[in-house]
Amino acid sequence: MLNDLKVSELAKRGNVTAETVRHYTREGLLSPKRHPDNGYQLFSATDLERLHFIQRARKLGFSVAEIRDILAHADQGDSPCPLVRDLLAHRLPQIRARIAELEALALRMEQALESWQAMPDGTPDGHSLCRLIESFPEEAPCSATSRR
Amino acid sequence: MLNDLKVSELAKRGNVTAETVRHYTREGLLSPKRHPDNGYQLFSATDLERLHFIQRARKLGFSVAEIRDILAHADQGDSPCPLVRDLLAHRLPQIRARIAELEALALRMEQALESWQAMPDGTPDGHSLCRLIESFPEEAPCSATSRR
DNA sequence: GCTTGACCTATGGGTTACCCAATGGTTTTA
DNA sequence: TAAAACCATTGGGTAACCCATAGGTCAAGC
Repeated sequence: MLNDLKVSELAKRGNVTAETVRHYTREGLLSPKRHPDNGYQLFSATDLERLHFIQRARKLGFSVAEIRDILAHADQGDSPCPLVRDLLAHRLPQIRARIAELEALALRMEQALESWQAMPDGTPDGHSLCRLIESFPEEAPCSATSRR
Repeated sequence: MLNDLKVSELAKRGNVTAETVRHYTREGLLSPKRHPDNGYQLFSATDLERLHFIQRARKLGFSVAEIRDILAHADQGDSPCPLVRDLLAHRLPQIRARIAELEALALRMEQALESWQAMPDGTPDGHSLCRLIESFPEEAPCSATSRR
C-alpha cells in the first residue's frame, strides 16, 4: 500500500519538486531502496512520513543539516526531542536579532529614499560618484546586515 | 599622497579584510594598477574613496553586483542616481516582506516552545519520530520562509 | 517493432559575499 | 642571510536548492 514510489511520485505527494527530494536524499535525510534492474530510487510510505516531518521541521526554522541529525537520533531509537528543544531555543534569539537588523536596514532605506526626494541627480565628477549614497554615514562595517 | 597602497594597506584603511578587497577586485568594483616588477596590486586614493562608497552602499542594502553596475555608470560619466533610486525602491518592499516572513517564523517558534513545555520527550516508534515537531501543522511549502 | 515523449540517472555549475587553505614568490626585518 | 611577514593564484567551502547536460528507461500509440 503506497510503497515503491519513484522520485517524482514522492515529490508530488509531498508537494515539493523532484530536485528537492533528490537533495534530501543526497543529504542523507531519505534512504530509498534501489530497483535492482534499472537503479531507480524507490521510496516507501515511511519515506513519505519522513518528508512530511522534514517540511514541518523546515517550517519551524530547522536547517537541513539539523533535521538530518534529528532523524539520525530517531533512527537510532534515541529521543530527538531534547535536541529539538535545544536547537529551537538557540535559534529563536538569532532570528530575533536578524529581524532587528533588517528593521534597521529598512529604516535606513526609507530615510534614504525620503531625503533623496529633494536631491538632484548629479553627474559624477572626480570626487563624487553619487551624492545620494555619499550623503549617508558609513561607520561600522556592515557584515552582519549584509546577508540576504 | 596616499597612493600605491597594497592590498592589506587598503584593507586596513577601509576597515575590511584583505580578502574582501580581493573579492571586490575580482568582481570588478576596484581596478588596481600592477607593480611592474612583482605584480602586486597597487591601489590609489581614489580606490579608497571607492571602497568607502561601497561600504555605504552595502549598508543601504545594495548587492555587490548592483554596486558594480552603479560604479560602471559613474565611470562612464553617466549619473547612477536614477538607478540607485530605482534599485532601492524595488528592494525595500522585499526587505519588508522578508521581515514579515521572519516574524511569522519567530511566532511559530515561540508557539512551539511554549506548547512543548507540557509535552514529554517521547521515544521514536514506528510512526512517530518526534511528537514535538509532529504536533505542528504543515500546510504550504516553506520555500520563502526557509532562507536564512 | 519502433518511435515518441515523459521519466530516470549522475555530474557539474549557479546562486551570495565573502572566508580559508595550499603553494610558491617577494619583501622586510633581525 | 635566514626567518617572518606579506603577496599572488587556485580551488573549495558556506545553505538549500535550481537548472542544464548527456545518456539510460519505460509506457503508449502506430
